[in-house]
Amino acid sequence: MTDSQLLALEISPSSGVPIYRQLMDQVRRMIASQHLSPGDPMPSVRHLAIQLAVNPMTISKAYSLMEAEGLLERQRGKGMIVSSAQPAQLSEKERMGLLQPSIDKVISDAKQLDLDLDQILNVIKQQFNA
Amino acid sequence: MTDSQLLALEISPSSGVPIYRQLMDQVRRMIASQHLSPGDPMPSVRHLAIQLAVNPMTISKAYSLMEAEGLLERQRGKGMIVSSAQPAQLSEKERMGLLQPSIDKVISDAKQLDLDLDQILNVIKQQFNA
DNA sequence: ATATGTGTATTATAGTATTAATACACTAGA
DNA sequence: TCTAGTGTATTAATACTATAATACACATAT
Repeated sequence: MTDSQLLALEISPSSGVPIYRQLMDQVRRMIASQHLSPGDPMPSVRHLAIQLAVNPMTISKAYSLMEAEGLLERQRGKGMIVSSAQPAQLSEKERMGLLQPSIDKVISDAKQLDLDLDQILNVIKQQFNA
Repeated sequence: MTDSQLLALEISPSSGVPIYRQLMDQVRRMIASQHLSPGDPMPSVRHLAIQLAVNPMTISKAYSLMEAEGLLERQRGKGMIVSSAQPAQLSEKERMGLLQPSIDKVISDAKQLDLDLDQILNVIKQQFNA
């Protein structure tokens, strides 16, 4: 029972985005921001599968793809850890780039909903530290 | 060649979200904000399929589902129009509710990326009217 | 040695999403 | 009537996603 099982990983079953992709996106961001650091253990396939109520092979698929990307390393018989060969902490600018797709969607949605910029900013401000 | 063909509908093939769902979400928002009003004609299945470079049946599926929801009406031999039986213009509060999922994602992503609230607000401010 | 915990492979099933080619019934205008 | 434009139905094929049940090879600690 390490804290690796308490990783703030969540999935939205109704979003339409495949589960394994939701997981990969989140881990990518947590590594980019060093919420996950080289050497940190990942939750085991079985534990995470139970936590998220999905099939273990779905977790395994996400892990395998992230290993192929160099994000994670496999330690036989033990588990997955964050790869030691990570690039240096991304700059704020680079991390902002990773946030861009979500920002694009908020702006696009807001315009289609004819919402006011200031109201949106206020809502974000309120909810950010809630 | 009516302006209905110039509707600002876009899809992101890489997002993982099914095309027909991306379309439905956008039309829903545009109706909620009266960017589309009762009686407005929708682009024809074939034109929109060409514009978005997808199969006509994918558009037809989205239209059929929206007809079942009461968002659109079918006029035989002519085309689809925005249903005349739309509820009144949604309040700002209600439209804000429709924006919430996108806001949730920005906040969640931003935290995982360890980004600063003020920077995010500035970026949104800059890009909103760009 | 044994038990427990890793990730993975295998096989099968099911549902969903998308494309393709063709045909049909309907409407509107020339 | 003819033509072009609607949405839709049909059939087929392909790919992706997720689940299920089982088994294997490996590591660690008892």
